[in-house]
Amino acid sequence: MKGYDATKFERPSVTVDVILFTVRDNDLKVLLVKRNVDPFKDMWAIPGGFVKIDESLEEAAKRELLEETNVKDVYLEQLYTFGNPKRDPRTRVITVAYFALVNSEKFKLKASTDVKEVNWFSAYDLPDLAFDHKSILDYALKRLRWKLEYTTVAFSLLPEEFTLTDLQKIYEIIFHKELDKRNFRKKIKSLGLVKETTQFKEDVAHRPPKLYAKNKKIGEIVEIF
Amino acid sequence: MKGYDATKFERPSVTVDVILFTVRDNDLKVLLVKRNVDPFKDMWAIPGGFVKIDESLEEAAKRELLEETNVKDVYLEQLYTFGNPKRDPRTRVITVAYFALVNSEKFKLKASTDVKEVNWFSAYDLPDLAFDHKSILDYALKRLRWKLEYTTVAFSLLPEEFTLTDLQKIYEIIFHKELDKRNFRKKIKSLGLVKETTQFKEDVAHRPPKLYAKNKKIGEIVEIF
DNA sequence: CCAAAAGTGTTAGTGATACACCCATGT
DNA sequence: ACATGGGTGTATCACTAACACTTTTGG
Repeated sequence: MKGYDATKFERPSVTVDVILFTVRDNDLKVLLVKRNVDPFKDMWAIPGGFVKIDESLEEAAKRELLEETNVKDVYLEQLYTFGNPKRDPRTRVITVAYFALVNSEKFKLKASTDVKEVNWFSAYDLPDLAFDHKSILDYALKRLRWKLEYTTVAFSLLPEEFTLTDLQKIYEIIFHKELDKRNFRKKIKSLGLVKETTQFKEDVAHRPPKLYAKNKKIGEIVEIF
Repeated sequence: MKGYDATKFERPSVTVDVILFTVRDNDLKVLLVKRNVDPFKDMWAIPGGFVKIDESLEEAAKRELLEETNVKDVYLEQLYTFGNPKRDPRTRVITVAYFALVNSEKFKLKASTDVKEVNWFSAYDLPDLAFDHKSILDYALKRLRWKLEYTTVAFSLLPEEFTLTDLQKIYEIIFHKELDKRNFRKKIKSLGLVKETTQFKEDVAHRPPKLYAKNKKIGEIVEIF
């Protein structure tokens, strides 16, 4: 800016990385890809790629996500921009990290699009990661917890219809602690975030739980816990 | 990443912009600079500049701030990265915005370092701004309010010794609403964020208020209101 | 003695937490 | 009939919000 010609500076590369979380099998999962090029060949990494010169950062994030997972309509928000000059050993790469939430029923991973592997890993039991991706993931996990406390993003991890226990499990898995069932239901109902359906979940070996649907209020920021 | 050569992509320019807030004269102020080059020549803008190839983003932000204001030791945090391809009419520029808080007694603006003017503006009465700087500033103001609610950053707007009324004014000015004096003091004291000194503020045309100092606890995140 | 801000407690209401038993279904 | 999770209410405690008068100084 001011006095300089924007074209004459030595420019860093800019990538987006997307930390995609889901809750499945009673566990918090993160999507990782296996690198098939150096540096860090054969290590697991957060999916991402270069920002094209004419696309916005969010477009780039959505595009990468679609390429890796074939999902649209995820909850997506910018997480943080990591710019340590040494974070990529080859050249200066600044990465804008996004974090995303999906209900994993919504889609199936592409059966390995490129040569590389794609897989879900437990956020609580991760392999070694390429670059500074471990610290990016740690940061994403903090942000996820924070968001769950102060907003209604948890609902983006659920299908259209769900039981209150499903919802409670989301919180328990991500906060890594148990919550009181009665207080939880009282809170959720008093906030008016859900509406009853007339449906019940079937084929369960116990009293069938009522199914609920998301209410419009979701999306507004509401303090939850 | 993966399969591509990082050096062969067309690269955007990357800048940092720093939104520096202070509270003075019973008002919330933002530091702006007047541009002396196109585009947007002679318009006011958020101070910032290009990231050098071997410095981190935070280093770049600190450097820019020092160049503009000759202040060190400000509260500084990354705000958001703006990357709309059209935000700079010349070329693709991605900007990593930081927001910063200072106690304005701590320093004096350099008497116009470069050719350009530097000045404080009321956050509630801004001139037209260059680029997308108006929306960056709006976003910064939201973040500032959020931070004041959930953390103790307000203290970084105060000198070493201050009265509880000084502190309350910070909140009132930034939230743009009045707070109850007794409840406010009760809250601050119960959180143990301040310690009494034996000093009183002098030369005031009323009962002299006691001066307080910051306690170590500040810096931990504490929910305030 | 007047103006101006400092300083100080109590009450009522609201929301958070802790806690235990009966119910409906599948096997 | 047993196992499994579903579903419900009450009492206590802590925090929030509303509110008015006396004190100390300078002018």
